[in-house]
Amino acid sequence: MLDAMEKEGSYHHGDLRAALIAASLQLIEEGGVQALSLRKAAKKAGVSPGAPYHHFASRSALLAAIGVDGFVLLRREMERAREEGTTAAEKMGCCGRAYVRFARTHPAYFRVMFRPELADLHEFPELEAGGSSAFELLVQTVREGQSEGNIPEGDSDAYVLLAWSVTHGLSSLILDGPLGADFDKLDVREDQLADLVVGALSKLFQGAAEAQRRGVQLTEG
Amino acid sequence: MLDAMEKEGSYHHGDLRAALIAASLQLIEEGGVQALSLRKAAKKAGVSPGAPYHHFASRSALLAAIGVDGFVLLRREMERAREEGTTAAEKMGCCGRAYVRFARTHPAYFRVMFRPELADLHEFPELEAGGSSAFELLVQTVREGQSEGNIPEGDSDAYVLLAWSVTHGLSSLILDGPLGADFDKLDVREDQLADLVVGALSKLFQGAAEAQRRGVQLTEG
DNA sequence: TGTACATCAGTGAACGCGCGTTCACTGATGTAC
DNA sequence: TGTACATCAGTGAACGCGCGTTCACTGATGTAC
Repeated sequence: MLDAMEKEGSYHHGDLRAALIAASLQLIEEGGVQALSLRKAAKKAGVSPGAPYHHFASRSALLAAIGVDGFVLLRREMERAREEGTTAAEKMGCCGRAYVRFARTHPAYFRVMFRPELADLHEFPELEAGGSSAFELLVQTVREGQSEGNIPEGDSDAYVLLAWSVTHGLSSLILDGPLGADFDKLDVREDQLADLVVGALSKLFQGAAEAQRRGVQLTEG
Repeated sequence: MLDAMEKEGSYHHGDLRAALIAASLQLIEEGGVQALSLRKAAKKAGVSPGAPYHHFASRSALLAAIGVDGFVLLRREMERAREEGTTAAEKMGCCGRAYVRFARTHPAYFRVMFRPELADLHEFPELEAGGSSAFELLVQTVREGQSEGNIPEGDSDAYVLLAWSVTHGLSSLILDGPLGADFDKLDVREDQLADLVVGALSKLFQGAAEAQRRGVQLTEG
């Protein structure tokens, strides 16, 4: 993308698509999702207002593309983080930590990914596929853990949902929670916070297993 | 508010403030936060575009008011739910269930409450206070549990953050997660899902306590 | 290697629209005497 | 109880703005021969 940027002065941009996405992310980071407009992104990329339409059919299409990129990136970072764990339970912890880190490092991606009103999932199936793909990585890891024996038997979807909930909730509260100032105090200890979550996760699985033994079940059959 | 609505035909509205908030919530439920405009809300309340300015200084002020109302409502519902538990640990579970129920029942409130870019917290301190108030209810409950002995000793803020994370995360994923269709399958079992979370909470606290014993700590001192 | 031509990726002016907000106004309401 | 007046809460026209999107155009690039 740097190459593209260096081609300044030439009539053709080089990689306008990527430049538009980069500009959009920057705009979102500066002023929230509402601050993104095609015109501003075009201007930031040094291009006329009509140019983006050669790469994106509409504003929604641009946002959908950003969401897709985000899910790909998130999944890649979780995959990388997972390598650092040996047991599946540890791998889940690593994924959780990577997830929180992703949210902190890429707040613009994160926000677009979880604002479904920005791009209709039915209109952009790749977006839905991206989200499912991240989900599937976790499901797979939990199943591994169950066959290894270090994650209790039971509805693996439910475990994943719980693990995802706690990491997603923490990420969301840090980014968009109403405790702005209070969270700033915690920022210094972000890693500790993640460790705490990780430490809680294994017990959480046990708790879920017990609840399921008591008869709680999520899905039919 | 019904009284106010019935006063149709009269020059004065009766309770335009409340009517504008109700109209706004409806607009948000129908088309997301971005679908809310002062003009549309005014029209829906049957009033001219300038009228809202006798009740709200700006669009942001309207959104801030909605956020404040939402936090008051949430706190009230958690307080009510808490009565149903006997031990503090149970009360935490009840709060969690009430939280998820709130998100499902009042998605518009919920979204406004957690989109801080809509209204600057520094500009509207009541909004920040509302969020802190909900947080404080949980802190208080956890402390009760610690002196009762049914929640482990340790950093109570950390426990609250974990509990809040898991319930907030679940709520957010249900409302705005990328698994639209997949979650619809779970909807039928919403209460079960909440039970699962509740069942997991105490284990989650234990996990956190263990992590803290191993030296993980969130805040100084 | 040079030329003709199709295709690609830009330009920039223009469109209509809905928005937040302002303002001079007016009808309705409440209060003092 | 009646009247004068201040205040409140509406009206509706108007403002300027930034937006998404379209379109006829043109310069740059790639390809066939």
